[in-house]
Amino acid sequence: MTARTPDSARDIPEATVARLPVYLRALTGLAEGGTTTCSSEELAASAGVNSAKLRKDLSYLGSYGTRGVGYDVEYLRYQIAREIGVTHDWPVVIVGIGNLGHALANYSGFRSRGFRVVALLDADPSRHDEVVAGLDVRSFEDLESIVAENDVSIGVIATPAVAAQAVADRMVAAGITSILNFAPSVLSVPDGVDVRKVDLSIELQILAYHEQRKSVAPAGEVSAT
Amino acid sequence: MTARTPDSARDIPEATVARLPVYLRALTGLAEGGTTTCSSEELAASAGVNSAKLRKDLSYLGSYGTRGVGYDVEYLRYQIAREIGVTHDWPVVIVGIGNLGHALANYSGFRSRGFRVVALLDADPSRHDEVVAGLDVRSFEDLESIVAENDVSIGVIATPAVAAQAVADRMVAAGITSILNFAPSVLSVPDGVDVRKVDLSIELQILAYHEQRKSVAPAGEVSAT
DNA sequence: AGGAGTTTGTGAACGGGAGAACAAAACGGG
DNA sequence: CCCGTTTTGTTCTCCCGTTCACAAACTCCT
Ligand SMILES: NC(=O)c1ccc[n+]([C@@H]2O[C@H](COP(=O)([O-])OP(=O)(O)OC[C@H]3O[C@@H](n4cnc5c(N)ncnc54)[C@H](O)[C@@H]3O)[C@@H](O)[C@H]2O)c1
Ligand SMILES: NC(=O)c1ccc[n+]([C@@H]2O[C@H](COP(=O)([O-])OP(=O)(O)OC[C@H]3O[C@@H](n4cnc5c(N)ncnc54)[C@H](O)[C@@H]3O)[C@@H](O)[C@H]2O)c1
Repeated sequence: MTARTPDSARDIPEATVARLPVYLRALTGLAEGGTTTCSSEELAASAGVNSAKLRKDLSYLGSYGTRGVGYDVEYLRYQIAREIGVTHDWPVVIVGIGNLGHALANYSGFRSRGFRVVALLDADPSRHDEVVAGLDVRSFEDLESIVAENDVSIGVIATPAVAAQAVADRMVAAGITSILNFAPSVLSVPDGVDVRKVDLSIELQILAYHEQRKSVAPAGEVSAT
Repeated sequence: MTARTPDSARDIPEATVARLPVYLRALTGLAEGGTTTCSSEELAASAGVNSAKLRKDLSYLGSYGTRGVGYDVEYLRYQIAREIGVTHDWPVVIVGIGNLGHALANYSGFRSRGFRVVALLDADPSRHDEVVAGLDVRSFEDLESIVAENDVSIGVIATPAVAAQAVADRMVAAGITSILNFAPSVLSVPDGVDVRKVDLSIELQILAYHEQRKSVAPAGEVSAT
């Protein structure tokens, strides 16, 4: 009874948070296909997960389904979007407009999924002439003013690894509290700042590990040495 | 029953496998800095993990440290590389040479971390003239022969989401058994084929979720300071 | 040579997440 | 109005991963 939790303060398990965006995408796909209602089984199939897991995940948000019927696609989609916080766009700055930065800047998926790139920054003056995806590449020195003016809280780092920590420090000082890091380096940031990393090499190395095992131990048994 | 586990087939927990590449990178950094020996504490700090976790992870590989001393950087580096399977390069093909594909093709971190891009493929004939990072962009039709000739087992998908499943099917048919997917779509593949996905939007949405809570949640918690 | 000081490797406790299974709720048909 | 069918929401159990804590093993200094 005292356990009456205010709607906004339920805490959702991290593993569930990581899957909500997948459900959101699956629902968008269903909606575009004309589906207006779906069962947990169908949605789970679209999202590539177990249906029991899906239902449990959704139960953390509340009771948005109807027993015997299923979920209203549009309604559930909105509820998840609201829970994640992507009912309105988040302003984002990208720092490091090299190979990867260009690709990110040109990525249309940003806009359609709750984010809006407000600035592209690079330390190299020779890049400042360029216009990428309709935005000027600006000096890294402008970081603070851009963050302040646009109320930016999310930053993306696409610089070489050696520069990543310095860029992160500067972002944090400017008021950014969430960082997505593409550089292969470990960032240290104060409490209250979230960092997530995307590391291509690590993903490939994990695949390599399993690949190596496939050829060594397909089914049969083995020989040491 | 068949529970006989050969020495060489120790199975390493998935969570540990995912961290080995991080340790490898940290060790490379230490070696470049001239360090020849390090303690679990130092290495853990470089890799951004808890030292107990590091020691437990390494214990799955064997006993490569010396009590009272620590680990020989070069020796441990080699042992981890061997375990992951990156003592020799793995050939890789990239399919979909658009914004992202270009960045990947130009990424030098591939080569230095155990991978070699052997071919760039795209379905769009107008791309076939192009040379990216010293490689011709070739027709997707050449997939089978390239995979066969170079003994490729790892493929990277950087096509639009709608094409991803078809590309994956074709890769699997050609003999590829590990796929790294950048397209935001759920791939279904036969048993024995590994798929890992890298999804930028999901990472940002996870950040957005926590970001939203930061601004809403300070109530009910011991705040102050 | 022996003892003090380090640091590894691991056993054990703990917490969180995955999946199976089921009771409660809604619908429809007669 | 009642009963069978469908599908959700939740409970329970098991497993994996994290962390603590400590004995074993090695070095170095006296
Ligand atoms: N290219 C890829 O496909 C790829 C894949 C995975 C990871 N990465 C990583 O992403 C990062 C960027 O890769 P890239 O290929 O785009 O490199 P790049 O060299 O092409 O681009 C880096 C850009 O960062 C800018 N920069 C350097 N220092 C800066 C600073 N202090 N402040 C602001 N900008 C600065 C440079 O001027 C350059 O434009 C690297 O860390 C790389 O390891 C790249
Ligand atoms: N650009 C980014 O930063 C970014 C970030 C995250 C995810 N992604 C995802 O990566 C994928 C590629 O993004 P992009 O920006 O490079 O798109 P893009 O449109 O620039 O490039 C896609 C390329 O794939 C080729 N292609 C299409 N169908 C093909 C097929 N059946 N076989 C072979 N090639 C085919 C196209 O000719 C094109 O060259 C998309 O799924 C996108 O959602 C991109």
